[in-house]
Amino acid sequence: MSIPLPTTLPPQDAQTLLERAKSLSGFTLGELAQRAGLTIPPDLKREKGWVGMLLEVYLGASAGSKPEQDFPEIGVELKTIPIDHSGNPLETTFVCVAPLTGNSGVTWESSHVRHKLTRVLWIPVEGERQIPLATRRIGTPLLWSPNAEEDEQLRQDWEELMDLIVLGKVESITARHGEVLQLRPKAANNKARTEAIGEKGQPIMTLPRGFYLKKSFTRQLLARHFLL
DNA sequence: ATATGATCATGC
DNA sequence: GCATGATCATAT
Repeated sequence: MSIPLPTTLPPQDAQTLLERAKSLSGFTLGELAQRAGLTIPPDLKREKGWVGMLLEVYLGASAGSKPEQDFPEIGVELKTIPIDHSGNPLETTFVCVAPLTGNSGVTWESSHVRHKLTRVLWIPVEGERQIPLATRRIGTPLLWSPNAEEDEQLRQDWEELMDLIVLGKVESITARHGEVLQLRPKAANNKARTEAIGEKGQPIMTLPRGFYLKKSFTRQLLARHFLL
């Protein structure tokens, strides 16, 4: 099997995208980087998004940072997920930045979290730090949509977290809130600030936060696909 | 400052 | 050991 070529155009449909992703499984990050003419960093300490960017190049994701899905034409979001030798996720999964103001009228149905997670192409990649970046292998991709139970779990956590945000309690939220979805910092450093609602309803400046999927949730959705 | 892509690394 | 809070690069 030869190393696939990077794609320029976005796929016409989700199945084509999935097939394209399947053709990458088994190859190493070093092989793909070389074929794409990209230099491979020594590790991910500085370029944390490098793996994700590499796969975007191969799958023809709409380059440039847009506010919505990676493949808006076909309604698919791309997520690489680092896994250990047993296939278990090594990290939580960032979903999107949490809106801390202007939330009147926003519901779960119309939320960015739900929209981003409507359909996700998960691409597992070996992520153990003992494995040199260049020799880490791409795994079997999975095209996933939340089932009724998963949607309900996500909705409950999202509503709990958004209630706290709207009620001016964002600074009392920790990563321990939520069963499957959590709120954590998403910033350059802890000095970064964005507007939010304070305890008494007044505007405050606080650390930007993002929604993340907990490992237990992604572990189960991978299992639901790979061992049933 | 906000958005994209996430992983790092210290405290417990 | 591992989750929480902190952090890194880049583009606009």
